[in-house]
Amino acid sequence: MLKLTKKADYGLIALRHLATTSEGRSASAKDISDAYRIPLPILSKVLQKLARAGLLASEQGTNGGYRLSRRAEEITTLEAIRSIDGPIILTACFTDHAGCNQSESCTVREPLRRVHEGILRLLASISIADMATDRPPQIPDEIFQLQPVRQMTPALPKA
Amino acid sequence: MLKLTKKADYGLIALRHLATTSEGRSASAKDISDAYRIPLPILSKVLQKLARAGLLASEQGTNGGYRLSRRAEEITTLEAIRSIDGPIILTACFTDHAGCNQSESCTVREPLRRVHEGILRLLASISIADMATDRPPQIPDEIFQLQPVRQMTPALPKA
DNA sequence: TCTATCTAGGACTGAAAGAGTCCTGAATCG
DNA sequence: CGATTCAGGACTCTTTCAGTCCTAGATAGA
Repeated sequence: MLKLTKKADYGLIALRHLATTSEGRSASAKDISDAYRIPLPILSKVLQKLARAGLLASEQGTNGGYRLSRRAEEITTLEAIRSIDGPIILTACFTDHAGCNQSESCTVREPLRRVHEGILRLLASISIADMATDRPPQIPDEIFQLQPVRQMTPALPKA
Repeated sequence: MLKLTKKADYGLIALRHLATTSEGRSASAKDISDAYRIPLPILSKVLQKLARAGLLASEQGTNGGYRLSRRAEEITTLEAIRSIDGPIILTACFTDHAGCNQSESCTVREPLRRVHEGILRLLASISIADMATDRPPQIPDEIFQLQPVRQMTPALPKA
C-alpha cells in the first residue's frame, strides 16, 4: 500500500524516455516497449491515457508514435500519475462522504488531509525534466520537515 | 493507488483516541470500536500489531485495554502505518531487485527513490500528538517545494 | 473458584483492484 | 494494397483488502 502502480511506473519511464531522446522526436510504443522490456499492450494503453490527458501528442500510421506535447519542464509527475491511475486518494474520507459514518467521530480526517496535500505538492514539484537529468538537484533536508522545528525526526528506516 | 488502507486509518484513529483521552488511561478495543464504529475484530488485530510493534502497551483481563507506550509526541505516523501495513513501497524496484530487468534501462528508479524518501520524511515528521491537536500547526508553503526555486508549481488539483 | 471481560491470534471468505493477454478497428505512409 | 502504428473494448488471473468466525489465555472481581 501507498504504492505506485506498475502502469504509473511505465508511464514515467516512457515520459522520461521521450524527454531525453533528441528533441521532440517521436517514439512508437514498440520502441519504448523494446527498450525497457515493458509488455507492449500495457504500455500502449498507458501512452494512450497520457495522450488523452494531453501530455503526449500521437501520430498514427507508419513512422508514427508519441512525443511530448509540452516541454518536459512543464509536465509534473503528479499530472502523469493522475492521468494514468486516476485521482490520488490517501483515504476514502475525502471523496467518499457516504463512507464516513459521522464527521465528528472521524477525527483524523483533517490531519490526513494535510499529509495528502503534502504528497500532492511533492509530486507536483517534480517535473519530467527533473527525472531526466542524470544528476538531479539535491533536496535540502529542511524541505521535508513538516513542523517548524522538531528534533524528533528519527533516522530514516529502510522502507 | 497511493492509498492508505482502512486498517492504517483505523490505527491512526485509535492512536489519536488514546492520545486525547485523559493521560495514559487505557481504552479497550471495544471502547474504541464503539466510539468510531469500527468492526471490533479488525480493530483488535490492528491494535495487536501496534502493541507488537511497541507503540502500544496492552493489559489483559477485566478493565484491561491499550495505552500509548510512549508520549504521543514520540510516535510518528510513519511508524504507525508501517507497523500496521508493513513497509511502505513506492515501487517494487527498491526492494525487488529481481523484478527489475536491468539496472541500465530502469532510468527512473533514482528519481522515484527521492520521491519515496520525501513521502517517508513527510510521514515521519508528523506525530500522533500533531494529529491530536485541534488546530494543527500551519505548514509553510516553502516546505513542499522540492526544487530550490521553481515557478511552475501548478495550482493544486482536487485529487 | 467461577465468570465476565479483554487481549492474542489463526483460518477462512468475498470483494475489489492490479497486471496482463487477446482481439478488432481505424488512420497513415510508402 | 499492405505494413505499421495508434485506439480501445473484453476477458482472465492473481494478489491484496476487508471482514467474519472461532478458539485460546490472562485477569479482576463476586
